[in-house]
Amino acid sequence: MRDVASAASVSVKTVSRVVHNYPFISDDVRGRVQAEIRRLGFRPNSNAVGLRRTDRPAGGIGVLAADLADPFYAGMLSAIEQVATARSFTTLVASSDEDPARERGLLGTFVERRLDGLIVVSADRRHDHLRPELDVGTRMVFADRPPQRLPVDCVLAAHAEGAGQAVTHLLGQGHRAIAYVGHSPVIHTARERLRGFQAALAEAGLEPHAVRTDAVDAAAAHRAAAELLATPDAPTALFADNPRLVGGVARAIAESAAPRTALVVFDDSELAQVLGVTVVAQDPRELGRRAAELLFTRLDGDRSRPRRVVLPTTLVPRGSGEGFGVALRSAGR
Amino acid sequence: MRDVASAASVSVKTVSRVVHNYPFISDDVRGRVQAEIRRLGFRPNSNAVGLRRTDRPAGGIGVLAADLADPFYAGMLSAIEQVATARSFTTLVASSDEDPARERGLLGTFVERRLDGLIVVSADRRHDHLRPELDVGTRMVFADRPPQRLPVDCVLAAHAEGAGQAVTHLLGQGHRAIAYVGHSPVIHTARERLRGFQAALAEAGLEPHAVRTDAVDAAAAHRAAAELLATPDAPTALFADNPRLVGGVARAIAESAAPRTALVVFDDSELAQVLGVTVVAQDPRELGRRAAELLFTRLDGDRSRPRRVVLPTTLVPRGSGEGFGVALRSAGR
DNA sequence: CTGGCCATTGACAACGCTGACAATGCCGTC
DNA sequence: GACGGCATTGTCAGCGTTGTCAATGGCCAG
Repeated sequence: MRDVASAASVSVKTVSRVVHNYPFISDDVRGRVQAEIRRLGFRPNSNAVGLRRTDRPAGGIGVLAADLADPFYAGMLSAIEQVATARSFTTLVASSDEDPARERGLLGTFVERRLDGLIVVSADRRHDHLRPELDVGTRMVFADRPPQRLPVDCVLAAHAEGAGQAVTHLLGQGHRAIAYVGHSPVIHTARERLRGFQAALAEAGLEPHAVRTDAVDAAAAHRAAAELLATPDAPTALFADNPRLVGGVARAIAESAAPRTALVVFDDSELAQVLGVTVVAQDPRELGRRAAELLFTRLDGDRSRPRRVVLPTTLVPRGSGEGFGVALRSAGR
Repeated sequence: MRDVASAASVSVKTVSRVVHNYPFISDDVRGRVQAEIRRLGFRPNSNAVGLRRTDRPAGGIGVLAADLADPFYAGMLSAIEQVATARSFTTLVASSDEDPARERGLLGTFVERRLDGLIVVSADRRHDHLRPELDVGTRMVFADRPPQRLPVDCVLAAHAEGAGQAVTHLLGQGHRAIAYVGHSPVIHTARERLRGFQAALAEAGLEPHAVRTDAVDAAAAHRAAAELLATPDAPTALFADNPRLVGGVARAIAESAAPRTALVVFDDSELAQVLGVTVVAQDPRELGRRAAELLFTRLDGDRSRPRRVVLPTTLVPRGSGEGFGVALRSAGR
């Protein structure tokens, strides 16, 4: 900036004013300064700006995603960016890859960069270590997964109720032997889904036909479902607790002796659409939008006590839960 | 930092030394300072650090992705993060959503934040405006899409050759009437794929049976493929130029009068795996890894002239290009 | 005992920018 | 013709941190 100033024969302060569109600058000076800015390729150093300005926000929010490769978070992220862009805020993203240690490190660098606010999809089971940041005034909103013992805003989907919707739907189709295929319930969302699954069955006076929580990926889900379907009293319906399992479970069903076994999956995916799999859908964009708006409410000065927003899920019937089997087997459609 | 210093009765400089593990600090002082740091939740302000230190890198690289929702870039990104993490660099990501104006804005904020280097998947057709940044010493590597008239490193896949592989494969299966379904060739990758497609056919003395470049998404691809297959002299094989079209084209084939029409798609996807679609696969992780390593080579001081790394593609036969049709129709597999 | 070496700590300036305040000079008004 | 008001520009300090240089004092060899 000093270079621009001397090249345009003005003070650095005047250059600063031109950069920030301060109105009372003579056209002559403004023109000279802008010309030099372009000629020299000057870019204000946001480190310096952020250092000097402590009062007003610097215009950047951080998003810590647990897994960027997951289309669910990609959609959430895109909605967040949209809200932020509308406010002229930059969105910076980092991914913890479901690693709590990495998550802590990244949150640290976000805090060090003095971003105006953070949206966190946490892979961690403890959040006590964030209390100091909170006390210092860092604004955060947790999304998709709730904070543990940390008084902070969060936006979640109704996982338990969603799993209940799936069960209710299958019960309505006449199924009584319903099995669960899913994640080990270490993550909050998986725990909630399992809880909702069991609760809905209990309410109908039933027990789960089986609960498999060893389906860490599509291949494991394929194995688990195949084993369930190979037993003499196989379940007539399966509930898969996350969209990464669709392919594996659908294939197991198609390959089994009971290709009409019903299937409902938590969360939508392109694969579920193509295969005609009935799903309980969350709206990742809405999740992101609400989280971002909550964050900006805080940045605008809202100091009320932490809020917890719970978004409803939608059951989308596509055939696999209504007696038509998955499209992998039943051609045409 | 000042608070920590006075609380521990030392100078700020000493606190700075403790933070940076300067070796010659008495255990007593180090202990007191660390205790106060924890008690007060102190975090160094990276704005100030970045401002003061101009010589050595600050430890952050930026990635500008064209579309984070695309699993291809998600994989690339993950590989970049892995390389950066191994070097103790933080990776910050932003998405242009294929909007050149947005891309320019985001590149601007990256430059303003004085990150040590950038990896760019550009949605822009012009890059002249980046020349000043380059002159100022900003390190950049273009990935997946080449820079236009900008002397800068880039890492690309062999798009034209890959499309050629697909054509050669289909020719080997006896197909002579091969149609192209794809993107409008405004993006470099689409242009290259179309070029490679045409070149490989020309080499065999053939013409494309048809070229549809209006398939902007799966639905449009479905329409385009359905129209091609409904004509009296329908093609016997289709080449789809990107993975977003798989579902649409596969469905069009399954619904058509010629469900055995061959299909090869550029880029792998989960859907292609499940449907048994033959693909020409790039390795997104390798792309990201190479780009990141190239960038770090530059950060380590390499000043040689810009390099252009081209990565080969692999043809993965899964049935749809070998006369078995897509699994959507042919059950079991 | 003295000088030199080195571990330990501090004072100070500067990084690039902007807020606060002040100076300049032109204008119209009474 | 003096004065207030306002457009325009400048000076200076300080944001939080670190590089530079220097001060302090303990220890050991000569």
